[in-house]
Amino acid sequence: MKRNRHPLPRPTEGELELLSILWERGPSTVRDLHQEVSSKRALGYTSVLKLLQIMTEKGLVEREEAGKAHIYRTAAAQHETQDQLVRDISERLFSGSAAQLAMHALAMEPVNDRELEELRNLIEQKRHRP
Amino acid sequence: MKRNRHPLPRPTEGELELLSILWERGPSTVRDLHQEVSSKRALGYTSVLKLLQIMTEKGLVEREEAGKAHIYRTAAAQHETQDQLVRDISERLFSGSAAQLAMHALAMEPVNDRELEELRNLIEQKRHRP
DNA sequence: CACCTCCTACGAAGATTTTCGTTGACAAGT
DNA sequence: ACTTGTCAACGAAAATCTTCGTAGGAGGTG
Repeated sequence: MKRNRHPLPRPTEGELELLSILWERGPSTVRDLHQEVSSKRALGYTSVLKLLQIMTEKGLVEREEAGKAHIYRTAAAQHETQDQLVRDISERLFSGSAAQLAMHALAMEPVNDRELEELRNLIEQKRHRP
Repeated sequence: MKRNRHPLPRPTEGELELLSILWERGPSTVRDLHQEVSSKRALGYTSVLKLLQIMTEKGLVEREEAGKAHIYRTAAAQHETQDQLVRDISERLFSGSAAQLAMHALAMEPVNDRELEELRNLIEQKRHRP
C-alpha cells in the first residue's frame, strides 16, 4: 500500500539528475548512480549517498535495505514527475496555458517524423472531443 | 547597445515571479511589484526591493533611477526567457526531446480551439519542411 | 586476529536563495 | 524647524541546497 498522503515535493536540480538516471537504469545502488553521474561531472561518492538519503526522507525514492549495499528506486513513475513539472512550468511561465508551452517547445527545434505524427494524432483526438 | 557578454542566468523561483509581473505590467516600481505580489502571498516590501537589487546585479532587470522611486524593466523579452527555460526542462526532463515535452503539455489539459488550430498549423509547417 | 575494502550514517562547511529589520536620504506638510 | 511618510541601501538571519570529510560497522583475506 502506497503512502500517498503528501504529494511529493518538487525535486531540486541535483535530485532530478539522480531520478533521471534511476528511470533509465531502474533500481540502483549508490555506486551505480555515482558512476553514472561521474561520467558527466565530478562529484564525490558520499555526495551522491547523502543526496539519496535526503531524497528518501522526502519520499522521492524508496530503498530496499536488503544486502549490504542498499538499492534505491524512484517513488514516482517518470511520467508522473514529468507531468508535475510540466504543469509547474506551465503555471509559472505561461500563465497556465499548456498549449502555449507546447508551441514554444515545438517551435524550438528538430522534431522527427514519428513524433510529428503522434502530435498530429493527439491534436485530432482533442479536436474531435471538444 | 546591449551588454550581452554573458548569457543571463536562469532566474530563481522568486525572481521568475517578479519577471512575470513585469512582463504583464511593463516597467514598474518596487511598490507596484510589491502590491502585485501581496495579492498572492505575504511578502515584505523590502524583500521585493532586495530581490530586485539582486536581479539588477545579475542583469535580469534594468532600472531607471529617474525620480525618487526607481523604475524596473525586464532585460530579456518574455519569449526569450520562456525559450530558455523550456529548453532547459526539455534537456533535464525529456532528454532533450522538445516534442515529448509538447506532448506531455498537450495531453495534460484543456486547450481551446484557437490554440489547437495554431498547433495544427505549426505541425503542418514542420511536416512540409523536413 | 590484524588489515583491507566497501558500505552507510552523521555532521558540517559552503553556496545560494529568501526574507526582513534598520538606517539614512529626501521631500511634503504643519 | 520639526514631524511624518516614502524610498533605496545595506547587512544579516533563516532556509534550502550542495558537497564532502570522517567515523564506524560488516565481511573477507592472509
